Amino acid sequence: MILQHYAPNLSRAAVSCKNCCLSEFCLPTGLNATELEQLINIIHRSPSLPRGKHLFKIGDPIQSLYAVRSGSVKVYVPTEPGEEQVLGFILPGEFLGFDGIEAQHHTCAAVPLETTTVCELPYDRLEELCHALPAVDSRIHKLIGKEITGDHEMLILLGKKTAEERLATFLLSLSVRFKQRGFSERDFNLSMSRHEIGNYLGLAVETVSRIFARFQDEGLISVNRRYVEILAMDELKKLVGDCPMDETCARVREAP
Amino acid sequence: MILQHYAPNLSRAAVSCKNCCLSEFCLPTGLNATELEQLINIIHRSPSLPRGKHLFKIGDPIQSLYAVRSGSVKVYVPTEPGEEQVLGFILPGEFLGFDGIEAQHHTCAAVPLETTTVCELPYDRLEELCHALPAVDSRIHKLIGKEITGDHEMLILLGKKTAEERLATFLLSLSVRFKQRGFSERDFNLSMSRHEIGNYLGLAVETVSRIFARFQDEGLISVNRRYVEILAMDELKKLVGDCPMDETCARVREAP
DNA sequence: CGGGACCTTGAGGCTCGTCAAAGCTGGTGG
DNA sequence: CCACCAGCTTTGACGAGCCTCAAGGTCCCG
Repeated sequence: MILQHYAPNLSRAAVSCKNCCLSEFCLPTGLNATELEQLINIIHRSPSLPRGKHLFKIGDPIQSLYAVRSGSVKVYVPTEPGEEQVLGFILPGEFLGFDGIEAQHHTCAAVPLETTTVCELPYDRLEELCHALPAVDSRIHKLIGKEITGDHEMLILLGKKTAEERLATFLLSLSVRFKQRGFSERDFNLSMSRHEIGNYLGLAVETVSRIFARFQDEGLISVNRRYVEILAMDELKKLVGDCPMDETCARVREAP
Repeated sequence: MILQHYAPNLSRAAVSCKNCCLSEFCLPTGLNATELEQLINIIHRSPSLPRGKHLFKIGDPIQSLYAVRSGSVKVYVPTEPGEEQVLGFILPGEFLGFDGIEAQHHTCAAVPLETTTVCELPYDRLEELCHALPAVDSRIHKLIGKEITGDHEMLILLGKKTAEERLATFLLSLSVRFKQRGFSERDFNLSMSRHEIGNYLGLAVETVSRIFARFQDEGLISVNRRYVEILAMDELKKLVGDCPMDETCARVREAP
């Protein structure tokens, strides 16, 4: 077994397969023991990657789908020289690398924000497996769908929401995702800078900083540098309105 | 053969398979005649749909992937009651319905902006075909990748660009897409209202209107209601900068 | 202890949204 | 054929929200 870690100093506890998105991916949807083993066999566990060491850059040939095991990864597109647009932050138990499905090359870049470990699923072997095991195939489709839905929610955020709503949405999204993965939903450390948050949310750094301060004044949260504590979850949710980032939008079904 | 049309009064000329995205999808990537026929057999050509008659609404069960044959379709998410966020406009030869891949239900809605015909590819039969024919599978993956890349470009637009840049990007995107499909790249009719354009680009109607006027004053375009003529393509392109909407971003490959 | 990266805070200005009103267009009905 | 209305579009005036610029503070690292 290759479960032992190369990294003695993980910045977060490694996620066991139980808490990890991969568990849904591996275990549940009707795989028997041998099939499960087939899947596990193609997964390559990376040694720990230091902050700043890219998983891939724009233009790199497609190799693998990645699942973050511990740490966190920033996904972004370089725009003007020295500039970038942050597309997302990937937390433990989440996937990245779908941008490559189309072409031979990545259309964005991914870099750890802190010491990070990932699981690699080589695309060629994954594809074979998708053909052999419908359950794997459908899991991949689910993940892709989530990717698209997530992008759509982000478009709503950037198209319609005010700065306050954006930041509240961002904080609640982190809270929900941490909770799902067994971390605290009420307090956590941000692995990204104010600058990166602003970039992601379409705001200037100063605006992010000011709104953090405002939220703190209003007793919604307590912030100390990168440590955030949510004091009034309900108030924060009120700010967001409907369409929070990480739940599917309300399923309003009209009669035809 | 079911090639005959039910719609005598198409608002645009129907796109023949040659100019249609479907051609790439059907013909090229190593399908022989019988395989090709298999694919064509699952495609259901719709009668013409009038403006406003939804293809699907949010919450509807997933049925099919759609390709627009003639006309145009607006894809959007209802947000607050009476409000919406437009996610995109689908032109002849383009696909929609990928939002459903994840769940059993659509996460957005699609409605024709004018009289429209589409080709339907039922997901269940398409899936079978994907398993049988790798070429079909890979084509689908390409389309999904395009969907994701397109969303990313939209995030950049909403996160970084000014109103002028957004509208210029929008016009050039239409121009490129019309050209690819054999229509004029220099003049065309918009099938969407100013309101819908503004919604899509994260701008107020009035702003859209003003910038159309400004572009006209500057001699970049000529606008008459929904008829747009591009007079200075190069100037317009200068406004956009890099990362135009419908070409993959420049593939900057850094040495490691 | 000093330098650099990051964060905060303040002042001012610009872009764009809001509100209001009027023009245009197409459709309907007298 | 014209009058009228609804919906879309345009234009203007105003103000708010957020960005830019600038300066000072804090933390971390060597």
